[in-house]
Amino acid sequence: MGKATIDDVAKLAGVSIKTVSRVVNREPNVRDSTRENVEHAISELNYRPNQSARNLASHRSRLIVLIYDDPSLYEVASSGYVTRLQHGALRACHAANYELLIYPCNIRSRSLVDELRGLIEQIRPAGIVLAAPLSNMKRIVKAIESTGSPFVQLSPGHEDREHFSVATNDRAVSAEMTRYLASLGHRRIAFIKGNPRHTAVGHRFVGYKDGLRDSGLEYSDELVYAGDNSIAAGEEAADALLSLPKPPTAIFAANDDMAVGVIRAAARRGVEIPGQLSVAGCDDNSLAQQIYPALTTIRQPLAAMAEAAAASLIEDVQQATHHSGTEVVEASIRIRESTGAAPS
Amino acid sequence: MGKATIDDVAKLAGVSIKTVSRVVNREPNVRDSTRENVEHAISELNYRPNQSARNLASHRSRLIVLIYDDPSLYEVASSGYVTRLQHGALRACHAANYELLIYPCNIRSRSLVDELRGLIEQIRPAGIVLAAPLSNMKRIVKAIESTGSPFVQLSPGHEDREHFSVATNDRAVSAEMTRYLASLGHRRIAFIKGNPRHTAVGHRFVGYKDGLRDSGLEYSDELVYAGDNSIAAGEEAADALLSLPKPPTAIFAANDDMAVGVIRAAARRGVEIPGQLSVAGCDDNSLAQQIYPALTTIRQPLAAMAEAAAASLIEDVQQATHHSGTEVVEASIRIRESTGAAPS
DNA sequence: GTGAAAGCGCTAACAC
DNA sequence: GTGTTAGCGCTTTCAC
Repeated sequence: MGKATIDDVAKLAGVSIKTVSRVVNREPNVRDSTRENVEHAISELNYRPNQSARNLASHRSRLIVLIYDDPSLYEVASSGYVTRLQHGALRACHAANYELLIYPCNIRSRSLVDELRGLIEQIRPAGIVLAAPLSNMKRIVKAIESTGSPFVQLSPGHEDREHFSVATNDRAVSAEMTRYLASLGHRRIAFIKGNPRHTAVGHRFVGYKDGLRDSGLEYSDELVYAGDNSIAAGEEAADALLSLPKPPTAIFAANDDMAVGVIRAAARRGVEIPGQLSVAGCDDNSLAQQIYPALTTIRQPLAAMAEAAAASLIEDVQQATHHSGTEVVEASIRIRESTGAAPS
Repeated sequence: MGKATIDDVAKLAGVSIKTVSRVVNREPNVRDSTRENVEHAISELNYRPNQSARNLASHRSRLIVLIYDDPSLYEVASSGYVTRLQHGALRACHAANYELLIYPCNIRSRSLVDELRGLIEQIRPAGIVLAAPLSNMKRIVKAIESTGSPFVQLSPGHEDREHFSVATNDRAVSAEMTRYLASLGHRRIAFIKGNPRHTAVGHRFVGYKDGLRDSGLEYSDELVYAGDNSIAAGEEAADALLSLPKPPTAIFAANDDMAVGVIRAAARRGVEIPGQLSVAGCDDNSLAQQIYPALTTIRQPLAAMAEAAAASLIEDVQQATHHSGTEVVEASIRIRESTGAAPS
């Protein structure tokens, strides 16, 4: 029926409602026999605590809100970014019997701050997971902070000792990718930079330079092209780079969409991949695996990051603790078909 | 501060809390001057009604739950199906100041029925949107029905006069696609059937036959291949069909992933698209637009369907009405690069 | 049109 | 260990 209340359970078990509450919330100070008694009554009546009543009485809900910039406002197709965030957050939520509310929003909306504040004040979530690039917008972070709701910033792209954030080792793994390309014999490795709004993406460029240095290769501005993270930008960059007097033999793009653009441009020009050109991306989005040739890329641990974020939030609520600083979830390289030995 | 309560507003406006409640809930029987008065106090105090309190008192929440089979359990990459459902549902929710809770689940889980019942009884959502293929699983529908929460079935694949569902005109539009291929001069049009679990997908096969008939073409079992909706299945089917003594000049797949498989197999065999072979899909998923050549396909109005579903649910709550029967949202054909005139 | 009172089903604070 | 008593901030019912 789902209509049984805590009173019904208390009556059936012959205890007070407070004891039932203790059992339901796994609080200590209940004799084992009493606990069993109550648990029996609960399953007998098929009792489910009413979340609204709990929320009202405890001043918080069992809801985690995942806030992210709505990609469908820019992208024709889904890149899987959001899905993976959701998946990770859901894993943490369901493990703790919490639920996930999603809130895609328009980063460019003037009223976004008020909108988010309104949302949070009405819902009073147990915690908020704020995905990049929202997580590095000061006014957004400030607004959320002002509500008093616990929150985590995902890949904020900068150190923030005051708050809690979950990030990945972008720079280190980009260096690793660069070294991997160098180890294949490539000596002219180009880089396509991404949209500067995603601060974290900036680390990749730094990592690229680290990797060159580590491999004893010289950095050259000529081999760096700035894109805006789109497939079209990748095509444009590839056209420019491949038209160079001494074109690169490998192109490392700061995200997968641009790498896909490179592959497209190469196909159009009849440049063989990986025979004549190696291509590497970053993100491991859905396209990376589906395109031909499959893209060598850096696997962003998005799900793991979102899971860590949500889990920390829930832990803080339950243990009355407070996470702070930055938790790093490590990314890894996925070597697929788009990279190979440099042409001799 | 978000700490203002209805009492504070009432005090400031010099009215009773009931009047404030009336204004907030847009109930009638409030004098205009009083209403303005209250509204002023509300914005003065930046008052936001506490959802938990509302839910508790009114026995329902402002939450819509979107329940779907979790594709990440099968797919490596996201197809965009889920994103589009979410997008549509969110549009309806936010328009009415409702929020969306997502609940991907495992269709094969033995305990799914209990899991869903538990979820619903705890959350007491205003309504539930049940996506295919869950929407055509009797035990799931029965379980949800038993909770008493209003729900909508998305593309249940069968008539159900008793409940409310939102569907698309799969059969008619598949016939249209077939006629379109015939109009390009194709006379041997193959069809790749999909996974029978998605009942709605079965309609596409019927539509294909309709289309053949409409175009004066003869149906042949030889030109029909059964797949399981995966890219690999499409490749397999294409290999079989293109090895026929008299191969088809057009292949219509019951979903995009299989159509993509066909394109891949064709590329491998050096068969030109659309020069030597036309390929059409169904769904318009993200791959369809990104693959080269871009796929001619049927655009499933997933977002519009989910939006219609959520909007109806909310309308029912607010107007105390009850939708039933089937609402049809029309699909349409997207002609892109993968189809062209039949080879002469 | 407006208001007073009585809960909704829980948790929190404290008493026992 | 366990129970009692107050609320949490709203909506509902019904009186005026």
